[in-house]
Amino acid sequence: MRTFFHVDMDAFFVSVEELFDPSLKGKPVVVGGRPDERGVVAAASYQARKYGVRSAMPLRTAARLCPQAIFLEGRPERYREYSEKVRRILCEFSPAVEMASIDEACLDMTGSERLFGPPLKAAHRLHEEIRQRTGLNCSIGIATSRLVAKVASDLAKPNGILWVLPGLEARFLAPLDVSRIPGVGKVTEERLRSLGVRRVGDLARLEESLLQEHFGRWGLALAGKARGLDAGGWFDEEVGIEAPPKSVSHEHTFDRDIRDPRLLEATLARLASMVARRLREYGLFARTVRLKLRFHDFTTITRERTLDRATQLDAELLAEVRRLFRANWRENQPVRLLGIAATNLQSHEGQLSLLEEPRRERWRRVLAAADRVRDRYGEEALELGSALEGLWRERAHENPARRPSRGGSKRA
DNA sequence: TCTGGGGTCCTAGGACCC
DNA sequence: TCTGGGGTCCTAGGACCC
Repeated sequence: MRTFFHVDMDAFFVSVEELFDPSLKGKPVVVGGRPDERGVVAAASYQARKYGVRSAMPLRTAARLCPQAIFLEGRPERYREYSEKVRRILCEFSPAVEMASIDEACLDMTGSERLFGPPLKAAHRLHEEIRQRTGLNCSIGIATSRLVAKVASDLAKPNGILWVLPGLEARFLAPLDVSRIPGVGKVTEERLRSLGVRRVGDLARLEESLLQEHFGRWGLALAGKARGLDAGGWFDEEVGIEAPPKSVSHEHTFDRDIRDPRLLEATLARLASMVARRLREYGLFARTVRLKLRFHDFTTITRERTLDRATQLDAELLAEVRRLFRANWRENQPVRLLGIAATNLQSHEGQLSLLEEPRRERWRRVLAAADRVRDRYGEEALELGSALEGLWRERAHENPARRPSRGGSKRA
C-alpha cells in the first residue's frame, strides 16, 4: 500500500503578487496581461472568479465580465523563485518529489509514518510549513494513487486537505464528473457523453472492451482511471525521476497580424536564437526543426524537417526554419503567430566531417561567449544582426507609450 | 468568447527496409 | 510483376495539461 500527496498551490501567481503588494488582497486580480491585449488569463483571484473569470479565458472576455479587476502582466522569475522555495520544503518531507508544473507537485510519502506520523498529521505539518515559510496557501490531496491524490487536492481547494482512505478510491470518484479525471478534456468528455457517460461511476461500469473499441489504448487507461488506478502517461512513472526535455520551443503572437516578410523573418531569427540558447543550456542537440505558422483566421500549420546532423547553433536552426517559412508563407496572408520548436533531442551532435569541424567549433565558441554576455547584461544585450533588425522593426510598429522600455540593457 | 506559451503524448499515413 | 507483413523513421495534426 502506497501513500501519495498531491500539493497544489492556491491561485499561485495571484498569491505571489499579493506578497509583494498586500493591497491586492481581497480584490479581483487577473494575471496574464492588459485587458485589451491578445492573450489569456494565467491566473485569477478567487474574488475575480466570482465574476466568472477563469484561467485560459481571453483577457478581453475577462475584462468584460469584471471591468473593475486589476490586470497584471505577471513576473515569471518571481513565480519560479517561489516554486523553488516550495520545492525545497517538499524535499524535507520526502526523497521522492516531482514538480508536475510550476505550482503543483507529487510526493511519494510511502513509509514516512515513523518520521511524520499518520498521513493527515504529516499533511497538516507540511501545509503549515509552507504557509509559514513562503506566506502561501496550498491544498493537499492524500491517496494510494497519484491520480486520486490529484483529484482530491482539486476538491480540497482552497486551502484544504483531503484524505481518501485506502479502499474507498472508486467510491470517492464515482459521483464526480468525468472531466475531473486528468486527461479528460472537452473532446473526450463529449465522446463519453454520447456513450451515456457523465460521471466517473458511469465510466467504471462500462465494459473495458467497449472502451477499447471506442478509444483504443486510451480506453483501457480510462477504465483503470475510473477505478482510481495510475494508468497511462505521466502517472505511470515513479515519482521524482527527472527526464531531460523532449522538445524546446518558443513562439510569439503579434499584437496585430503581420504582413511584412522582413519583420516575420527577423522574428524567426530571434526565436531561433532563443531556442538554440536553451539547447546549449541543456547541453542538447536537435535533429528536427519545426516551424509553426498561425494565420489571421487562426488556421495553424506546422512544417518540420529532420536534419542530417543534430545542431544547437542559431544559424543552422534559422537556415532550416527560414526555408520552411519561405516554402509555406504566401504574400497577403497576414500572420498572427510564429513559432519554432526543436525536437528529436539528443546529447551528441553525431558524426562531423573533417572539413566542417573547425567552422562549427568556432561558431560554438562565439555563441558560448554570447551566452555569457547575456547572463551578465541581460537577454537583450546582444542579438544576431538579423534578429536585432527585427527588434527595431517591431518596436517601430508599436505604440511606444504602451511598452515601457526594459531599462538598463546595454547594447554590445 | 475571439482565442498565450511552454510542454507531453498519441495517431495515422507513407517511405523504406528486410 | 500483380504483391505479405513487420519494424522504424518521418511528417502533420490534434487532445490535453498548467
